[in-house]
This record gives sequence, C-alpha cells and structure tokens, in this order.
Amino acid sequence: MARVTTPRSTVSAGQPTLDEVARVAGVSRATASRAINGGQRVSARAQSAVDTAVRTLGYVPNPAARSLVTRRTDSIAVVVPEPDDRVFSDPFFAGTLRGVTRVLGERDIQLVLLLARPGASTARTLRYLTNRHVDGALVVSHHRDDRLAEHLADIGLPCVFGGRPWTGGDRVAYVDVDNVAGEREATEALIARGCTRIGTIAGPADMTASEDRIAGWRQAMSTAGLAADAVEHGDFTEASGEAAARALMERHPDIDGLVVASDLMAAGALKVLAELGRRVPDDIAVVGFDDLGVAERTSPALTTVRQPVDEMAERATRLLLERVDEPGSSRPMRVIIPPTLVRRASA
Amino acid sequence: MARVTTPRSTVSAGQPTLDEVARVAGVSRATASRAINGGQRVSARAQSAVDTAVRTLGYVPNPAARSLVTRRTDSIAVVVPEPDDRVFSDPFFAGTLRGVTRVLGERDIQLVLLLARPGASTARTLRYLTNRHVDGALVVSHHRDDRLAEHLADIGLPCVFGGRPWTGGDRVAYVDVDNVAGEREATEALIARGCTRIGTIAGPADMTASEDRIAGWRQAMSTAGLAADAVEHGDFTEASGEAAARALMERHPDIDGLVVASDLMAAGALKVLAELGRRVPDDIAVVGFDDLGVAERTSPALTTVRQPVDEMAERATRLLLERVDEPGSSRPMRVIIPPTLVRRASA
DNA sequence: CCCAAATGTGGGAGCGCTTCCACAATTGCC
DNA sequence: GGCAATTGTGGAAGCGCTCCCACATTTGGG
Repeated sequence: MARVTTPRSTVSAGQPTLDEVARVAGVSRATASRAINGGQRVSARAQSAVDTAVRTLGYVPNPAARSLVTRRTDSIAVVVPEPDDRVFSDPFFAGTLRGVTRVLGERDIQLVLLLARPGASTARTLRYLTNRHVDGALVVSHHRDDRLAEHLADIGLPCVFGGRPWTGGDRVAYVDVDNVAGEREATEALIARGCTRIGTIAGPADMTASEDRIAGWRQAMSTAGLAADAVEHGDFTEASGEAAARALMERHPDIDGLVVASDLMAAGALKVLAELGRRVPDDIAVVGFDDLGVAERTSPALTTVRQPVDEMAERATRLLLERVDEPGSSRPMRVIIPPTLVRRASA
Repeated sequence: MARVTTPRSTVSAGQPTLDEVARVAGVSRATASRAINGGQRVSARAQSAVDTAVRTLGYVPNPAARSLVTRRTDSIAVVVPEPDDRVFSDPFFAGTLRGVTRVLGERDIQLVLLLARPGASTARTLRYLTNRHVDGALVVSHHRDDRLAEHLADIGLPCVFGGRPWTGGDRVAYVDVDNVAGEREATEALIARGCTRIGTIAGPADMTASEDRIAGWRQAMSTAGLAADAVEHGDFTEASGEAAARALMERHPDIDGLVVASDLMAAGALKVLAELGRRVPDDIAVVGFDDLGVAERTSPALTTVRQPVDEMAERATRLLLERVDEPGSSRPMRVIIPPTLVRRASA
C-alpha cells in the first residue's frame, strides 16, 4: 500500500528553510544558496530577490545541514587542560584568549572553550575533538600525561600547540617562547648584579615550559661556575609560589637570588620574603616570568622575562587557521618567539 | 544521458560511516543506529555485533548529521557580555563556570563559552544563538543595553539568566541572589556597630545587581534615618574600587562605614584606606559582597555578603536543561537565593 | 557574423544520520 | 492451541543544505 507522507515544507512550521527562501524569491534552491554564500555567479536581480526573501522570512541557515555537506563547522576549540580555578586566575589565559578572539574576530569563526580538568574529562574532550565538532584545536598549557599531541595527530585534526608538547612535537605545530634563553638571561642578570647563590622556583614538572626554564637557569649557573641545586616546584599559582619560597628559604637560607618561573609565583615569593624580613632586591634579587600585569603591581615591582602572550596566541591561531584552510600542508612547524628581560625594581 | 556517479561509500575513504558499521556488523543501518544510541529494541546478538564493528572501525558518529535530524546539538552556551579581562580576573566567573561544568559533566553536554565584549560582538553572539548552534543559553552578567533577554525570548531559544535581566524579566527564567536583602543586611550590620555616615561603592549602573544592592543600602539607611548620599560607582574590578574609594573619601571625609558591592572593589578600597591612614574597622568599617576567596585574603579579612555562586550556577544550569528537554514548559521562572552575611575583621 | 568563452540558472544527487512504519518472529495468556 | 501483545528488524523517507553538472543565455574577438 502506498504510504502517504505529508510534506512538511508546504507550510512553514518552524524556522524557514532555504527552500522557502528560494520559492519566495522565485529562484531555485541552488541559486538561493549561491546568493546567500558570497553571491558568485548570481545576477543582481536574483541576488536582491534572495536578499529580500531572507529578510522578510527571517531566514537563518541551519549550521548542521551546512556543515554536513561542507565538512566545516566554522569553529575551533581552545583546549585548556587545567582546573578552572587556574584558568580563571592566571592572566596567561586571559592574554591567550584575547589573542585568539582577536584573530577569530576577523573571520567568522567561533571559539569553543574546552576546559578539561586533567584526568577525568580528557577523554570527553578527546571524543569531542574526534567527532570533529570543530575544525581545529589550539591546545594551551598541556601536561605530560595527557598525550594530547599524539592523540590529535592520530585523529588528524588540524591543531597547534601553545608551548612545545612533550612528545609528538615533530607531528604537530607549536608556538613557544624561547624559555631556555629567557630564563638564562634572567639568571645572568642576577649573576651580573653579584648574586652567587641563586635558587629557582620552577613550574610543574609535567610541563615543558618548566623543564626548559630550569634548563636555562642551569645553563647560566654552570657557565658562571655556580651550583644549581636550589630548586623548588610550584604549579604557577601564587599560593604555590609562597609555599615554594618558604621551603626554599628554609633549605637554603643563604640564597641571594631567586629565579621564578612565573610572576604569579614570584608575587607569592615576594610576600614570603617580606614576611621573613628579607629585603628585595638588596638581600635577595628576584626575577619573574610572564610580565602580564602582575609584575608591575607587586612591591617591589618585578623584574621579569616578558613573553608576548597575546602575540603568541595570535600567531598560533593564524597558524591553525592556515592548517584548517589547507589540510594538505600539514607539515609540522614551530614558531619560537624570543622573550625580553624587563628590568624593574626587584633585580 | 544517464550520468554515472561513483558511490563513495564503497571504499571507506575518511571517517567510517554508520553504513559501514552496519555492513560490517551484518545488520541494517537502522539497527546499527539503535544499537549505538541506547540499544532499545536490539537483540543481544545485534548489539554486540555492532559494538564490535564500531570498535574495529573506529567509528564516531557525525554530529552534524545527527543534529540535522534530532534538532539537538547537545551543547549549551554560556554567554558573558564582558571584556575578557574581567571574565578572567573576577572569581565570580570562575565560580559560575565551575557550577555549570559540574552539572554538564553529569550529562553529555558540551559548554560553549561565548565571550561577547559589549557592543561589537553582541550581534555575532546573537547570530550564533539564532542559528541554534546550541540547545540553550545561560546568560551571565548582562547589561542594560544588550537587550539580550528580549532577543532570546524572541528567537525562542531556551535560556536562563544569571541575575535578573533588565527587561523581559517576565519572559525569561533567571536565578539571582537577593541583592536587596543582602546589601540591606550588610548596611544594618554597620549601623549596628555604630556607623552613622555610611557610603557605598556600587557596581556599574547598567546592571541590575548594582541597582538592587544600592536599593538595599538605601532601605537600611532610610529605616535608620540616615542620609544615603555617598555613592560612587565602580565596574566590579579592583582598580575601579580604588578609584571609587579615593573619590568617596575626598568628597565625604567623615565616612565611617563603607558598603561595597563586590569583594574585588572592596579590596581596592582597603588599599586606599590603608594609604590614607584610615584604620579598618576602627575608623571605617567595610563590608564587601561575594565571598569567593578574595575576602579571606585581604587585610583585614573582609566581612562580606556571601552569594553561593557555584550553587546558583548549578541551579541555573539545571533549570536550563529542563527547558531544553521540555521546550513546552517555557513558563518564566525565577529562583531567588538568600545571601548570608559572613563576619570577619573588617566590620 | 560566427564560434568560443564567460555567465547565470536549475535539476538533482548526495552529506550521514534518525525514525516512522510495516512486517516477521517470538512470547504469553486464557 | 489460537490469538494478541511484544520484540526485533530493515526499508525508506527525510533533516536542510551545497555543489556538480547540464543547459541556456550573453558576451567578445577575429
């Protein structure tokens, strides 16, 4: 028996579809589509008819239908494998997001922020990316264990890392500041002003930035023939900086210089030093890392290694968009930005 | 002439499709689909055949195709019409996001963060929402001019506001703290400890929370027969709190109590008071608003009005999900949470 | 003035999925 | 043991869109 189906397109129930626009404009669906998307090969007549129809009908294209055929979602993900607290307290992320949105604003691409607190939700994040909900991913602040670089390389999603990934660095693109050079320079500045016992408060051991910054400190120390034994790790938060400084000063009371892997931690350290009655920079000189605002507001103001986070995020985003636009040229690529030492009062 | 089309599904080029899964599992596409989505009306045999096929093929459903027919995207937007700087510096947003992600984690729904710096990008945000890229929207911290509540009500997107919207409050649901009662209580606390000249640092004039908090302060003042004339506006940032405090102390040097509409601004005010040599709480008692961490860390620690931001965000999110699940019951609804005064050292 | 190139248009075939429906194969109940 | 209810299955119809291709219709050289 022939089944009778009521065509729903006859009466516009919900959102108007392209079909209706075409009908109202008196053109074919193909022409309407062309007119709506850039208007190549469309006569002025047809174009304006479609424009009018779109306006009167209040037509908005259905993104699902569109992306089903174009295979593009016009959105990219920013993946941040950090607990939300850190994301929303470290100016590093604000700067990054600012850079990203600036570039995205130029084109019509949406940003999807994927906050994946380490562990549990990484799988979900990965699934989301594997499903190709987005055209590409920008991974910021990743940790050793998430193995994000390999996973993303495996699923073939265009991606760019902010900061060198642990492994798979040869399979994905990344933008990084020259952490080694930066921290070396910072350490050298302390050495130049006469410090001989220089400790460091490093970042979390499972991030490459930490590793590289320690390496920079080590290099400078060994070149100067100084012992590089006073190391304490924090997690880039102010509180961890306080704790690390306390531990460091207890174990090495003779320290006269402190190289800290982030301004936030340095701010925490300054507090502790003030508590302990150590004058900065006279008793202990301190250098931070980042220069994203907090360095100017500590007392004393922090001498620090500036990394141009906004700019780096911009570069990374542009790089990502290139790869999204041209999936062929997926040769891995790295951009290394030189940091600059900004001298203030603390060293 | 008959055109010959090469069926692409013959050879699996890119991602495997449901068709291939079905073929490999030896079932129809319909059965495969059922097996993948919950497995209602699927025999154990078929189920496991499909499961295996999915695994060996590495199948992931195409979300665009799925949402084209289900008309669901399984993602919701959190709309924050604020400059990124504020979003990433005010713990209010961190708390909100934490509450939202907690609820979303229970189900398989993704969060899309829409940062719409006021003005320019509101149109874009609105377009994104109109396109139904998401199933619903949670609007946080909205301002008078964006008219988001009306627009969202117009396009019929399920939405919930965090904080009472300016207009259209009768058309959308919202979750809010009882700002009036909170600030009234704060002011009464100052009055109770003997303050007679109580000024206030309010939030931005284009937000309902500011308006309501001022109203609370006014109520308490007028009940006590005190003049409510010392008002200064900030924008909830620490810097603006400093400026406001400076202005207030200049215009009303005799102030002995300060009701501040956010802890961040109160922290700024405390700095200024310290600079001016005013002792807190002896010369001037200060009460903040929020209690999201910073209040404990100021010196002296801040007496403040606690709003349970996490919990509010949770409520709002659940409310939103209900409306997404059941678009019928779109009756507006409001949830008002009572705040509590937390007494510390500053008042 | 003729033929080739450029331009505009519509038909129609999908994109990959869910879901309605018809139909078979079980099962259960009196 | 017969019939209704339940359960499992596949065919097929779309969801709303883009884009290939065929087919006019203009345009422009030589």
